[in-house]
Amino acid sequence: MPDITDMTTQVRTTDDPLPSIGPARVVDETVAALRQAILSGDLRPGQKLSVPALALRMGISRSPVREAVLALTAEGLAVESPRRGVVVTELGLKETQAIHEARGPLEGFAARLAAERGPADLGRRLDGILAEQAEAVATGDEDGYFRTNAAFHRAIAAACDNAEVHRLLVSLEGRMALALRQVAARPGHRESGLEEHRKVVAAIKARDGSGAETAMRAHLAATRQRVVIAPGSEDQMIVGSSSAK
Amino acid sequence: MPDITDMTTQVRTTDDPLPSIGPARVVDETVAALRQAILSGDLRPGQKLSVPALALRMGISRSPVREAVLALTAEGLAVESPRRGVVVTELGLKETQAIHEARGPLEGFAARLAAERGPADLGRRLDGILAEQAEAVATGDEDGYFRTNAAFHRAIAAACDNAEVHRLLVSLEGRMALALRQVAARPGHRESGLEEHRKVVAAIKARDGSGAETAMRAHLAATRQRVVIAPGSEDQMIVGSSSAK
DNA sequence: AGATTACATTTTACATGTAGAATTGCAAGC
DNA sequence: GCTTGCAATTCTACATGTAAAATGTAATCT
Repeated sequence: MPDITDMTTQVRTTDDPLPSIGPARVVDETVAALRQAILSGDLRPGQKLSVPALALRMGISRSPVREAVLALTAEGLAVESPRRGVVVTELGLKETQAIHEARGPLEGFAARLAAERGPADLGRRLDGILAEQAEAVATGDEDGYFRTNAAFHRAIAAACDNAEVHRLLVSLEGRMALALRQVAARPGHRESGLEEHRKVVAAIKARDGSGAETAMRAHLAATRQRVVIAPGSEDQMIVGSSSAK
Repeated sequence: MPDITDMTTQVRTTDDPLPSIGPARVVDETVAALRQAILSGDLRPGQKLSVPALALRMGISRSPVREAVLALTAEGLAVESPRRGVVVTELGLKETQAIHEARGPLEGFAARLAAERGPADLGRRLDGILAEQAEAVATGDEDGYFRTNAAFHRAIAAACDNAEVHRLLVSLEGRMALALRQVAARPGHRESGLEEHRKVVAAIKARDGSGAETAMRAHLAATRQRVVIAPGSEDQMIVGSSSAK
């Protein structure tokens, strides 16, 4: 648990609102815990998020749980039906495809911007991430691949120097991660993914905006293709009831 | 350990979850009221959203207000600082630019998809919207222009047959509207906007995906340009304190 | 048996209570 | 005059109460 550090009563010459130290809020920890539970599959798609039940299990009151559940809903990791409650988001094949399709132009654009106006050390940082990823791929560390993959895309999103693009990509992260769980097992996908990541980095290092955009879109399109034929995911797929309007 | 599991054992001739009638929830009405207040300028950027104060003023308890304020925060219309409270989002010039820049690839893509696989009656509907917009432009109806502009972009976002792109654009709507308030007064902007809208519709009707994307991106780029030299907006601009990192 | 209805339980949605942090107002000091 | 210190106040964050709605379950009727 985080220790409530000293409230530095320093005088602060700048009128900066505040350094704003540690969260220490129960809500934040609850959001983190629930997000983790959803992304790890601990809470399965379609499962109900009962506020009283969760509060009881976590030993806290209903208020922060309610707020956390709503936050997850805003993140797209859960869906609310008024008077019905909230359930973990179920992503069908169509939705998973849509997510990857949406990522294309957005993240392609981010890659372009990162290449054109990203910080000088971006290439080096991406290299570091990919080195870690290569390690994960070599040892078959599925979880490590996930983490480095997220770090890779996050680094580019953060480096594009456009807060709005960054915002949008962050708001996609959760659903992307949820969608990715369905292709994780595909043999060779990690190797291919790493290879595609390398092409993106090469273009970024060369400050080639168009090339970076193209490489990123190719990577996402390929990922989407790998989703289509993902094997053994029938049981993970939702039943798709009442989908088509 | 909650055994909350499958609830699909229901037979229900119609597998529709529920017609789900009227909202009637105080939260929803509060969200709508606050959103309206923010977008209409009733609540100004930077203004604090005090939960007790709002609850008192609206004659309801703090719970729904708290939830509503958090919902607005998730929408990007307000920002929260832990233990500090929530204030209405302030959009500086840089952020406004970033929003328009981000819209480019996303909405351009949506226009492409709408042209390629949108419903048959889309062209007709867009014509209807633009007819209304032409009326608004002719009569100098600022508010009417706003409404039809939103309707135009919303129609394309909805027609692209990609729920995720739609989601992202919806999540941008509020901030877009906030940003647009800063260029509204620019002379000629409505006429130009309408003209650009027409080009997008022409491409969509011709089922020309590339053309639609190009036209939409051109429209958004032009809008962004109009923001840059927007006159008389200095007093609307934020003070920009502690912005640059 | 199968469908239906009545009852028990759970849960949502809103209301209210409260400790402690943050902000504000104001007066004393440099 | 402008800061500085402190009290008073306000607000956030979490906890808890509760009516009405939704859900689950058992009893009842056809």
